[in-house]
Amino acid sequence: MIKRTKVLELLRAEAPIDKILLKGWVRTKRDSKTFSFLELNDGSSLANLQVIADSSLDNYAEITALTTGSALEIRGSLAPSQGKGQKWEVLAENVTIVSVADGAYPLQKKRHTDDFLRGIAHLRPRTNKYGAVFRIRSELSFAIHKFFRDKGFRYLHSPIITGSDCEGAGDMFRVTALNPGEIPVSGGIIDYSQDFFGQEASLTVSGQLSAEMFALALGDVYTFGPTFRAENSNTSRHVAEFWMVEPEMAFCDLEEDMDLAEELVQFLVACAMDECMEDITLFAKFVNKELLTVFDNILSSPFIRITYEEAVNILCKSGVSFEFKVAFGSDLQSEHERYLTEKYFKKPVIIYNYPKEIKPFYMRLNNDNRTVAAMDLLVPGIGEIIGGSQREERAGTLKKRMVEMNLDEKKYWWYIDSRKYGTVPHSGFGLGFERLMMLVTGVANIRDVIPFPRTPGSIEF
RNA sequence: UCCCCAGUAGCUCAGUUGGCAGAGCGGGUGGCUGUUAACCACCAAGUCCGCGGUUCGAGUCCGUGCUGGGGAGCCA
Repeated sequence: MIKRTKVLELLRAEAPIDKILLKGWVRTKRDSKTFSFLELNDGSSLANLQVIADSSLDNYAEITALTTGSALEIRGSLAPSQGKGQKWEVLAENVTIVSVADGAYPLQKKRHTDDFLRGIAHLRPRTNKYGAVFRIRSELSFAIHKFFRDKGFRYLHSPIITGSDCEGAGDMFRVTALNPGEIPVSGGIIDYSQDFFGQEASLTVSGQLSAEMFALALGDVYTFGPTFRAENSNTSRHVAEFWMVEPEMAFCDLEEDMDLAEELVQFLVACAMDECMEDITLFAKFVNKELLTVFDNILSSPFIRITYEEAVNILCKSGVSFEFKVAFGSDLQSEHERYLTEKYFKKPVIIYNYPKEIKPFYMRLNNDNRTVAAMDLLVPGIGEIIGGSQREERAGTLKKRMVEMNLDEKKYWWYIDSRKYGTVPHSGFGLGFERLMMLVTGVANIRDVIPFPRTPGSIEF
């Protein structure tokens, strides 16, 4: 019995092969009286493999009736192609029809809109573009683990269900085992003591607080998993369920944090070029013609690093009339970030030392007493891709900040506890994995780089 | 959530001043060719997003709802 060979391997063959077994789906077919050309794809590569089915095959009538999307098993040989356009082709000795796709198969031999494909998200990975997206997504996932593992980081599985009612950002999805028809209410308030956990629970918006606890034990850790935001945001950069990479490092200050963020992004871009160049070429050709220039821009030189105050000064002196006014103390708006990354520097920019008022309680207060050791990495075209900070490791300052921001100390007893027993400077950041995917593929809508996107009003698949 | 735009055949789209519903691709049938998103001929295919209105007459104009997209806010 012959072992199945994948298209990718056959396309890379260096010599003809006598006996092969190939399994895959028909992407397109061109046939005649004497023979039929079948383009077979099995997902292993962007390119198809051309199969020649001769009319002498006993099921030739059925072969010419095959539709796009039909599944086949081909037995035959790999031979140099007589035609132009490909090195190898398969001469079929036997074509077994595994199944015939219905004529209504919606994927055609032409370009479809992303909008239409989103409506058939269960079929879109069968297209060239989405096949490429999800091959790259897989490669980059492994690359993230490789990057951290090679640096001695430990991979942490932070919990998905959390009892912390304020992990930092965004509205949360509630998790309950209560029956919607019979929710216990006492005094007009839902009695969560009768719920599964005996208190309110939610889906996590960040693994950071857990990661901090483990960084203070294992040294350098990272999480890489799904996070959830119940924000009603309808943009091309937001989804309700997305994947985040969150390294957290003990004995690490903001500058080292920025170094790691920059190194990680550069590593992942380089990795995409090394491992997925065939797929990247498709994006550079059809999705974003500037893609390779963008890569070069990321890899060729260090990122720009400026303080928030410097950013504000540049914006004020720009002479551009922004819709939102720029002043120290107000958060930078999309238009401001765009100006800095796309017009002024034309490069990735890290902005750090933000005013304390616009950042969460856990960021370390700087000596000026008015800024915190926060940093955001902004890239042209996408905006914020990473947000991070050095954490407040001083118990006293941390408590003071929590009071300022009206947070209940009691609920964070374990977090504050970590500052009592051998506290050390530590830092970390969060990288939005889908935003990285947008950067690497040039795909403009976040819904098109995640298998089944969850957005307000949409959970069909 | 706010602002703007769009919705016509399975898909991508055209449809003039309000006057017979169209093309290419896909599907079916036949032909032809070492073909490359093959090619040629013929055939089938429509709740013009839903509801209401104006009009002799609405795909077209008005109102409203739904869905999608772009931008904003929030953020990753």
